Amino acid sequence: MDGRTREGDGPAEGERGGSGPYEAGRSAARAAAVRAWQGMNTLLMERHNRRKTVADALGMSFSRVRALRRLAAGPIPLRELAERMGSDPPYTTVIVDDLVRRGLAERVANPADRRSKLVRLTEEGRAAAARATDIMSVPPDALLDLDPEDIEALDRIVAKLLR
Amino acid sequence: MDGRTREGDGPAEGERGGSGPYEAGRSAARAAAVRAWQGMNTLLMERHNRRKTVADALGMSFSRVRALRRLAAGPIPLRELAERMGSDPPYTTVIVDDLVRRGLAERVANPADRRSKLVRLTEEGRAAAARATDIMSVPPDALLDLDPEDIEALDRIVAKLLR
DNA sequence: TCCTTTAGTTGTGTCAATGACATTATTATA
DNA sequence: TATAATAATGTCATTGACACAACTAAAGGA
Repeated sequence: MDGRTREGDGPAEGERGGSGPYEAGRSAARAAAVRAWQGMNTLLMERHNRRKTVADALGMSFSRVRALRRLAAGPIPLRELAERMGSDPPYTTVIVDDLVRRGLAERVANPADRRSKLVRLTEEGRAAAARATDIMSVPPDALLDLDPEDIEALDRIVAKLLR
Repeated sequence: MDGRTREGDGPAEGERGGSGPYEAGRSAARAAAVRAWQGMNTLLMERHNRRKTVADALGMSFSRVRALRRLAAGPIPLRELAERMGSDPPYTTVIVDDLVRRGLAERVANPADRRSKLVRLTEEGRAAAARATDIMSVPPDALLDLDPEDIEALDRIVAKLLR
């Protein structure tokens, strides 16, 4: 908490309705934040949703693509893959089965625990994951056409948001 | 790949390896654009994907929520709703049926074309759409915690991207 | 050793969504 | 007017996403 919260907690001295310059600034910032957030949603979810594009390009459903990209970082037990993807183990088994059938992944023994198996991408699997990332990483034209300063600013702010 | 690619592939006349200050600036901007785009995707698709939240809150699948929000702008023929949502007419019928069953929408005659029907939200439908928008509009804490200048910048840039 | 826990799999079922196709009402057109 | 096109709907098969129960094999503790 920062100390300023104190002043903002209620209507300050002599304020009608608690909307002094500070409050006004805060709510303006909040409004801008909401607008920006809605805008990003529109942009990413409606205008440039790449799910279908990647899925079509790789000839597999998007859940497989997600798994591929997770696994690109390195082999992990199926259990962990399930957790990271937010799906349950049985469904994760289905996904991994599919990837194995396609020759994109393989199950290897986990020396640390013989109950579990590590899911590891094959060479082709890594290539497919890279292809997926390539497709999804292409920014929309509107973004590429921004002034360099705007692009830098966006890059910087987004990095902050991800921290 | 052979080593000559360097000389042969780039822009021709007067370029030494195609990487003058201008080119360098462009590619730096492009790299930043890709980074920003990837970051926004991570942020919106993985960390703060509100689909499940809204769907749970409204007790309906996300496709219904999308339809609700589309219809909030005003009554449109089912055909148009289908196009805007990228689904086919039969499935759109199913969705509208569902909304009607819930008392959130109704089909009214289209004076312009008696073959078609306008899908219009009821008062409750409008309320539900508003609720959905409210939920989805709440920015993540990281965004609210940004400096006001960053928020303003983000808002401005996103607005540009949407133009 | 017995008992409990955990990782993975199999089996089953539900819901969401698409595509093919037929039907009916209503327009638009030759 | 006969005919073609269109809007909405209904039917059916299929695919994908995903959850839950039950089961097997392997750890690991008492």
